[in-house]
Amino acid sequence: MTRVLSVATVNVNGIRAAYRRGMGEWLAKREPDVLLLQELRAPDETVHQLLGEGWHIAHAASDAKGRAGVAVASRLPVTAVRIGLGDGVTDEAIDTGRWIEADVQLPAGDTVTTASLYLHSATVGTPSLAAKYAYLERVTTRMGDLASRGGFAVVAGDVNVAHRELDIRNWKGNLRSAGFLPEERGYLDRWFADGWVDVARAQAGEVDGPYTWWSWRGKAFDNDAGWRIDYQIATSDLAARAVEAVVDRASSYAERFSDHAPLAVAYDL
Amino acid sequence: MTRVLSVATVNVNGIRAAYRRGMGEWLAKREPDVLLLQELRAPDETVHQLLGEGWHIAHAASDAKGRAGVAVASRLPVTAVRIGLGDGVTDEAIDTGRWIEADVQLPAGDTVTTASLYLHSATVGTPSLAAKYAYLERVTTRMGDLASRGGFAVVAGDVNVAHRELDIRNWKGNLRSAGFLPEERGYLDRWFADGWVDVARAQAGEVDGPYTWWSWRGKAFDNDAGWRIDYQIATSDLAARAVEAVVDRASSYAERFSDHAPLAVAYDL
DNA sequence: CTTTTTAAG
DNA sequence: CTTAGAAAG
Repeated sequence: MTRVLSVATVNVNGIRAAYRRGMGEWLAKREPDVLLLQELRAPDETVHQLLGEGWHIAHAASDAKGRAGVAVASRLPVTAVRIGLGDGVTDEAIDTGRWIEADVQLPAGDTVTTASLYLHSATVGTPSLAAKYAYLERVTTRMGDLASRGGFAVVAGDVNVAHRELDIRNWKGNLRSAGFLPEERGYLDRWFADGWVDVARAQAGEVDGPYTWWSWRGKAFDNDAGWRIDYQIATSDLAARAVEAVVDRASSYAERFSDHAPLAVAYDL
Repeated sequence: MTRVLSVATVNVNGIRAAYRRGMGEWLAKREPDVLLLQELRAPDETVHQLLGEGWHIAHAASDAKGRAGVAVASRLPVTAVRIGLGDGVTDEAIDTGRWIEADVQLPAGDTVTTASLYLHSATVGTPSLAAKYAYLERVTTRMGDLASRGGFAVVAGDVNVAHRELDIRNWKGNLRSAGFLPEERGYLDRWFADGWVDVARAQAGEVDGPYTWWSWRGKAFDNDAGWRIDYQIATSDLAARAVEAVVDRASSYAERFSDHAPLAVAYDL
């Protein structure tokens, strides 16, 4: 880095499959300083092997093999790693591999606290929705703690909630779908009311999208029938330094390495 | 057919995957009159869809979804179909989809009874070996009945036993492996002592192979480290009419549509 | 090392 | 429609 910190987040939907499909080429082109990953669905050794040399890797796999998993990979030194929300809750298998923090040290000496978050997917009418709300509550608590410390922090990843009508193509058809329920969206309202900033939205302005997830099914991708459910949510201090936010949408269905697209933000630090 | 009846047998190891990998091209080239299939691992509708028009299909799926399954597909009329060994034994899921008979009517009026057999794979030290022996015993009984009727009959398929040292490349290393145990090989001895004929061996003479199965692993195929475990076992009347037996070994690992190769026999009737 | 099924997404 | 694990081969 010069004085621009490039932070990219992406739900890889299985890092093994992602590499088979060309994630390595994307990474070589994007060259982020810090890479926040979700849903790696792989053991620690595999993650290290695939990413290769030159990264400081903090990885939290799920207790359920082949599920979830989050990581922070940094080209810059990492001074601390915290796995889980640190709230003393005894996590079920369904709640592991969903939150990891890494404190990244900038050349000038400042620290940026980065968190990779993979919030539950859920289905209305199943217990998964209650688990999602419970985790949203716990994340909200942790974000309150992080915000109160002041300074530079960014929580990035797959929240599995589209915040506003702008953030989902078919919002009318999904008013009763998990991922766009009023109660879910309310959590994001709280975060942003608390001073956290939705960096991609701030950069893009009041426009539709840019979406970050499209179902593999049918023509969802080709029709851009997507959802913006992946975020970089920064403290106001850090968000003030954002100079660009880009969704690396693949040029075709076949070029995708995941059902999610990466969101890369440049921070002028 | 003219007066030559072409009978081909092949363990397809999943007929859906086999078609993806080019089974249709093999079939169009081989053009058998009667096709005996094993390990179709698919529901009846799928089997009919994949084989297409022009076949009389007798299919016995396994009670265990996605396992085993045998079929006879005939271009000639089929006058009777019998599923299972007909011995009144209440088959377990592990013993279904392993034996089907179809009586094929020749243009001149003669009947050839064809049976497609998929014998259990087994592992020494597990209950699967006992199940294999039990089924070998029951098959032996049914073959005795078929032989006593006289006339033309052929039992073809994957016996999962190599008969003699000629029939397995690394026979020394497999003397204690399921598939080459003395007790298993003894059943084949009994069949051939009873008048049944190993047609491919009779045609090939006392040579190594030709093998019909190679593990997907390592370089087993490229090194021809195979096993001859697929047979056409004919009554002496029918075996006397055999004029050619060919194993359609693929030209490369990538060209295979199954881990087994087809065995095609031409009978002059 | 491959096949299908399963649960999850 | 895809991912990874499971059980079987």
